[in-house]
Order: sequence, then C-alpha cells, then structure tokens
Amino acid sequence: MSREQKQQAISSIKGTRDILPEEARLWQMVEESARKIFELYGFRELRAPIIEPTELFEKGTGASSDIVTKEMYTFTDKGGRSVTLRPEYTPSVVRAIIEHRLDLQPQPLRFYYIGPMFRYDRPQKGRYRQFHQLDVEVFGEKDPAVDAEIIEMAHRLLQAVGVEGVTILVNSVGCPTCRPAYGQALREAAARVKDRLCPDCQRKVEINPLRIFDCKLENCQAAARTFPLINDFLCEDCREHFRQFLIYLDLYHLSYKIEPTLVRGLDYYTKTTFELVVENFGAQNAIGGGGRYDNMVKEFGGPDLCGTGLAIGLERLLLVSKIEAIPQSYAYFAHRGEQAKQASLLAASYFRSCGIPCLLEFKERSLKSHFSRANKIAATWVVIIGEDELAAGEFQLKDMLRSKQYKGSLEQLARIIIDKESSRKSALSKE
RNA sequence: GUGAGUGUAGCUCAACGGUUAGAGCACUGGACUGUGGAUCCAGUGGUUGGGGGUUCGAUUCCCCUCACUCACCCCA
Repeated sequence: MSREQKQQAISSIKGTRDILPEEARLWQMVEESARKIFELYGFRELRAPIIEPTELFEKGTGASSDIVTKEMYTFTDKGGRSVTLRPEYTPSVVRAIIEHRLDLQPQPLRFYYIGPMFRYDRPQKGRYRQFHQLDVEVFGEKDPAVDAEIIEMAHRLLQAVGVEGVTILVNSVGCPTCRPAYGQALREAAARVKDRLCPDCQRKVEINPLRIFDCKLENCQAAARTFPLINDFLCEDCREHFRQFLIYLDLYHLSYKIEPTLVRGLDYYTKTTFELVVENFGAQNAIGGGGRYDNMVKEFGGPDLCGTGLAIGLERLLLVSKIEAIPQSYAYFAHRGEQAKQASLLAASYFRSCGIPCLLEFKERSLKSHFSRANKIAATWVVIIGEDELAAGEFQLKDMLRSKQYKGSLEQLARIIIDKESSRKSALSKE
C-alpha cells in the first residue's frame, strides 16, 4: 500500500473487529452447537432489535449500574428520540413479552438468542466494544430447579465446545425484603473500619461496599473479613430457594463454589446469581453469568412474572474452547480450453444439484498448475476435464487426500464423491 | 476514565545515531505445455503507525498523537 492509500484507508472502529472466514467457521460451529443444546432444553429463538429506547436500559439494567452510567452507546436519532445500542439482552426480552402479551401464552416461557451487544469499555483481551452473547431466559418458573437446569445446560455447552477448568460460582443476593437490611449492616461495618482501607475502598464504602471484598490489598482483605455475609440476612423465602437450588446442583453432580460476595453488576438480580469463570485467563475470566430477576417484568408495568437467565460471551468462549474447524470438502475443476471450461460449468452445476460443493476458477492453467492450485486451496476432489475427456465423453476424478483416481460419467463420479464423503463423515463422528 | 508496555513488508522478526531499511514465510511468475505437496531461480511488496523536535544525518534520542496489548475498573 502506498502512503496515500494508507492514509485514506478506513479502519474498523476501536473495540470492533472483522471475523475473517477462517475464524467465522469456528463461530458457526459454536453457534450451531449452542442452538442445538438450547433447543434440547425447550428454548426457542426470540430475535429483538439491536437498537432500543434508552430508557429500557435505564429502567431495566439499572440507572446506577456502570453499564448504564458510562458504557452505553446512546445517541439521538433524527426524530429526536434517545436510542441505545443494547448493552445486554434481558431488558429487550422483557419488553417483547409485555409488548406482545407473551405472558398469555402457556407458561413457563423459554427463549434464547445469539447476537451482538455494545459497551463502551476500554478494549482488552476478551473484551470488545461490540461483543457477542449467547443468551437464554426463562419466565414464569419460580422453582429453583430451573436455575440449576440452566447451569447444567451451560455446563453441557462448555463441554461440547471443549472448555476445561471452569468453576461455577453461586450466590444468593436476596430480594427487596431482605437485601436492604444486609446493605445497611454492610455499610455500617465498612464505615467502622474506613480509616484502615485504601483510598479506592474508602470511596466504595458509600457507593458499593460489596466491592471491598474484591480488593487485593492485605489491609482491605483483613477488614473485609470482619464484614457480615448476605447468607445470614436472607429471608425465609430466599434462604429456602437457595437451599433447594444447591440440592439440584448436587443432583446434577455439578461442583460449585459458594461465593458470598458475588454480586454482579446488573441491578435487577434477586435470589440466585452465578458466574462461570475459567482459570488462567487473565482479568476477563468470566465467560458467562446470570441469575434470577423476579421483579423486572412487574417493574416495567407488566404482569407479575418471575425470570431467570444466563448469558455467555462468545468471544471469551472461543478463546478458551478447544474446537477445531473441520475443513470443508469440495470439488475443484481442472479444465483446459474454452470447450472444457464450458463443460466444467455444466458439470459443476450438476454436482451442486447433487449437493456437492464445487469451486470453479476460470483462469486458463496448465494441468500441473491446476493441481498445484487445487492443493494450495485444499480442494478434496479434482475433476479433470480436458480434450481427452471431452473426446471420450468420460471424466476423471482425483481424490486429493488418498491420491486415487477414478474415471466415469458425471453421474458415476458424483456417486463416488457422495459415498466417500458420507463414509468420511461417519468416521469423524465416531471419534 | 486511570496506569504501564509495544508499534519496521500481508505474517514472524533483523538493522551500533551513518551507503539505496534486510531475512524467512506468504503472494505472483518461471524451471515443469496432461497430474498436487518438494527443490531451485526471479519478481511484487516499506517512505519504519502519524505529526513535530534535537542532529550534518533519526527506524534508532525527545515530545505530542493514534492504534494495539496488558493491568486497574467493570463485565461477557
């Protein structure tokens, strides 16, 4: 590229990136197994718009949350409305339920979605401004068994894409009945030791004392050990819900860690919260998380419908997954001369109608150069159409992986490809 | 938003402040005109992220800026 070209070149916006074909193949594979698994659990896809009224997130995600106060892509559209690129998905589903009276359908309701979210963060490993989430939500199911089932489903997905070393962190954050008392007690305890805390944590005393638990400094940790824990403040209802939730996790033989300080940054959670974290993954080690939000639908003016859900970060999932792309199998056409080129067009058309992927290139090449090209682009089959073949009315087919060559009509060659491919596929799935 | 590190060819990396900034891989072509992966040869590709300064001279030193990376923060 010349200097002028370089200066004129437009590059992608900070925190966004192109997913090129090689990587997109992996995305397709993960998305496919996610869809399959979600549908195994009775979830159906619900696609909501990427752009929503700003107030949806101010009310839903929470006006005091970091996401809303400093991370949203918000702007005014030509009609003077304040609109926002969604930073998360749950409020959109809640809006859709109320808007379309989905609560009048037989409950519980199970929805899933895969798509981009937007948060104006400083980009980092596993953190982008446009990132993608797998999201599932259940409405109208109070039973803590469903909280456990969602985690079991997430676990299944992680296994399917080869993620290892995942820890399940769980907690209960209580409900509007019991949480205020805990917040009060925590704030008082923090205030008592305020002068022993680092400047950072001194600020947290007022804003969010729970965050003091996360400080790495020894002094702050020592102080935090004297703080009360939420478990001792849960009301009867929340305590029982949490107890049963753990029983169901045990039933699935899922090992988990109770993390009394796990709060999560969204304001709407009640009772169950959980997070999936991976080892050796730096600061962005949470690949998924979620919990219960029993009051959100009601707070939006909808029916009294409880909810519980899960979100998994696709970028982070891919960073830790061990899946490998299965190379696409396809036929390449080695043609010589105009007549052969035309015959190739027809042959490829016929192969495609048989369901065989074909790659046709039109440049005139020597046969050797055709093979060299086929090898470079990893074609699995080469169909040879030259003068001899045209004269004989019989074509040649080379299996590039096994270096075996066949001769016959197009129908015969298509049959050979279909047979060999199906035996190759069944061999792969047996592994 | 705060702090630190790194920016040289498409990729991975060289070049003491001093000739025309090099190599491997990749790409294109040839040796090789009907059978791929190898080898050999040649070619394309840079104004060293951008701007300013110091200097006879800057890829190298200084400042600003942008991008990337990592950490804080927050979260997926």
